[in-house]
Amino acid sequence: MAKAPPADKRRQILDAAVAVFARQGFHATRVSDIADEAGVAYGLVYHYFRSKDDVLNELFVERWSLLLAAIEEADRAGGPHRERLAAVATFIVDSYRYDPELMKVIIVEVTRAANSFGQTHLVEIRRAYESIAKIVADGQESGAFRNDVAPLFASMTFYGAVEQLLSGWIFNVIPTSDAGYDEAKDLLVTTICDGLEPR
Amino acid sequence: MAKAPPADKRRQILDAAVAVFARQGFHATRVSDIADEAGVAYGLVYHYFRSKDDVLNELFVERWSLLLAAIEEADRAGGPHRERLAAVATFIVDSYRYDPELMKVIIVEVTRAANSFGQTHLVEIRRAYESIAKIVADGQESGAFRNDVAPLFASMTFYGAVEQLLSGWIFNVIPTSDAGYDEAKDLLVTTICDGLEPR
Amino acid sequence: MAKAPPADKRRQILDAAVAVFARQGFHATRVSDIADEAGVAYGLVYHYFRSKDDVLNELFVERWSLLLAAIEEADRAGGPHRERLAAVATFIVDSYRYDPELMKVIIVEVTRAANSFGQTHLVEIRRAYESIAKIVADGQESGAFRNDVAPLFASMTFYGAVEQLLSGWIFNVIPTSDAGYDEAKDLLVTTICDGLEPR
Amino acid sequence: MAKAPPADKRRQILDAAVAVFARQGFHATRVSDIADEAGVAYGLVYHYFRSKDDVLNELFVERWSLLLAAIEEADRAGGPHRERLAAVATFIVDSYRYDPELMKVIIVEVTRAANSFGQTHLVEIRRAYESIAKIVADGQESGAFRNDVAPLFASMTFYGAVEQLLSGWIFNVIPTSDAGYDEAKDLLVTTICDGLEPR
DNA sequence: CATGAATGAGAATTCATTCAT
DNA sequence: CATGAATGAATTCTCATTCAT
Repeated sequence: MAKAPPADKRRQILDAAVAVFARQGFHATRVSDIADEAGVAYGLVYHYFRSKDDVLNELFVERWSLLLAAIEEADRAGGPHRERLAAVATFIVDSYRYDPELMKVIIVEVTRAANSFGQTHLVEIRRAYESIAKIVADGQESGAFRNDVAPLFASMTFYGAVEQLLSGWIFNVIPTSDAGYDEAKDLLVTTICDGLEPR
Repeated sequence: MAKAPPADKRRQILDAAVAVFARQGFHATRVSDIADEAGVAYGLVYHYFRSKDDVLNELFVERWSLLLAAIEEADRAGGPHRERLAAVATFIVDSYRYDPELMKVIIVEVTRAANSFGQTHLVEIRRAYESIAKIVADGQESGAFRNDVAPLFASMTFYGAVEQLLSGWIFNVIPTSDAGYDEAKDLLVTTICDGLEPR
Repeated sequence: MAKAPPADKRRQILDAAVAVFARQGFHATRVSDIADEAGVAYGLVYHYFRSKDDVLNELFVERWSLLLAAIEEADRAGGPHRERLAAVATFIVDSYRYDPELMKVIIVEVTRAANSFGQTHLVEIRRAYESIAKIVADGQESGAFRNDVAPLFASMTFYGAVEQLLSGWIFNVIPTSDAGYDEAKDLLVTTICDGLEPR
Repeated sequence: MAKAPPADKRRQILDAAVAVFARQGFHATRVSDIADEAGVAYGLVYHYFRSKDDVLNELFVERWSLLLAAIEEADRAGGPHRERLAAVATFIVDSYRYDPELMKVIIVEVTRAANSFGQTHLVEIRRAYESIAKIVADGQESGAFRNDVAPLFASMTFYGAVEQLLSGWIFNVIPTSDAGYDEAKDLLVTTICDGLEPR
């Protein structure tokens, strides 16, 4: 007979951390807030994690590795280069759609927090830029994209636009709706690619 | 008759704040760090500013109002809509070129720090997005830009790309050079507009 | 038939405690350090001992009772009083020679730690002073020792000198060698009994 | 006109620290205990000292440098070598007589706390041993002391005896009285220089 | 016996801000 | 204007101890 599912307090703590980080921001949340949200004792957070920082790092690494895999997969899968970029945009937008709190935390507290965790994870973040740049470079080689824009430059433009989009949603600068997510993604790709493609 | 210019300790403090915020980040700098950098006693910071936050706010507001004016001026000045966006990009890129520390602080600590000062200044930040959106909307009306992209959406894409570019420079993800600044700005406009313009 | 000797985890824990207490000091060692050193789960420490303090107490009492017995035996055995003191010195020096870590712990963490365990075991420690004092008193009665020094006072002088000697070895203030141990003990007795000035 | 005497909160804090360290022991006293005893705000302790450790270090260094000076002065002053040792003993005993709390703290928390501050100040402590050893060595050269005891060894014996004496007073193992202090010092010198056995 | 997850009290330290001089 | 001593709230992290399995 199957054992009762283990409480998996570690996961509980991570999930709770997402909720409170999203609500209050990393700096404003005390470790006790995480513990309270998770319904566990204070010290248990330190049983599973070295520090408060470590909790956020774990959250970031977990998610970012999926993004890196998705980008690399999009490239490896082949197909029209515009579709490859679309796949990347889709992955990111869907990540937000299905877990907006987590993506909010990752973008606000890591990716765009260049003086704190952004610095710590610069290598991994840069790797995303470079993987996207590779898609662009491939597209240029095959003639799908114009040649006069440096791949890394185009990658930054693309990624910056996507992230700005999520930021807009996160902070209610632009409205969201389920239909909107897909439309937004399409528009984004259209905007960027119709510029990238040769005339 | 004008008095001899006072040492203007207030300005000294603001400038010192830019330097240390850029170096250490806002959270990691103590009021005494600012005072040390400025060469004044740290009580003096409180003579001129209500709080540490207030110093950053002042820095942001000072600069951001220039940006808002520049965007609005770019629009008011008329001319091809593509050139209006180029003027905006030029202003931002030049702001960075001539005072990279200040722009670093503004972007890292305010514009992209959505859980702290970004929240506080959301209204002003949003106003920039909207002013850029207005340029796009005007362009659409005049037929210079395609109609199927919401102006605010296009604005976010454009601004996101510009900011990502600066971030790349700030954190050495992409190399910088004086020639590079102008070229980058051109490429950015090309990338975005050749996608925005009707075929 | 005798059972195979049990692993005797209790002893393992005590021995491990000696090693880590000697290395890091009592305050700086966590219960988990003891358990790690002993190769057991740290809950087991609490199976055998009431608390971390209790482990040190056990170590001290075990060893100190031997010392008390040795002092009392040295007196009971009779013989020249100078030899009785020599026997005490020999026992203490040999205790260090054969288990320096244990003696280090006892001296550093109990005997000379007057604000913590020294307080707790003051009665037993004082008993050692008094037993040595009794040897002196006997010696005075028999004319072997001068009468103008209070026995307890002389005892403190003697014990203080011995302990200082061990401390010197423990902290490498004075060099050690096997020959040195015996010589040191002899010199100590000579110094105390004959004095520094030539006869 | 002279200003009102400055409150000298720094001194107040040091004095308060002596009192609470002596009463409760270093480990058991919280920084707030020191502040309360001194009648100042919590944070002021950190205004004047880097840490709680730093407070004790200051106390030790202040006092120990006086001891070192006294030993060296005793030697430099010349006179019978026995008197030189007596001068050292007098200085130490009087230090205790006039400020028993401070000496308690220094002995209990530094000099005999070999796993914590004793380690930190080993160099200075050793220097005292060596300065006393120098007196002994001089005495041997001049024929005042026997030659078969290594100077450092004799120094350790002497110092150990003195410290044990203070410890006895501190922890009420041996009774104290003003007359007792001088007598004790004399007996100590007698014991070490003449020996326990009658001449 | 043995394990190590879970608990939570406790303490040091930081630093923005106030205010007397 | 200018100084920096004084304040004290706020929070992280440690670790002895308990206890369910």
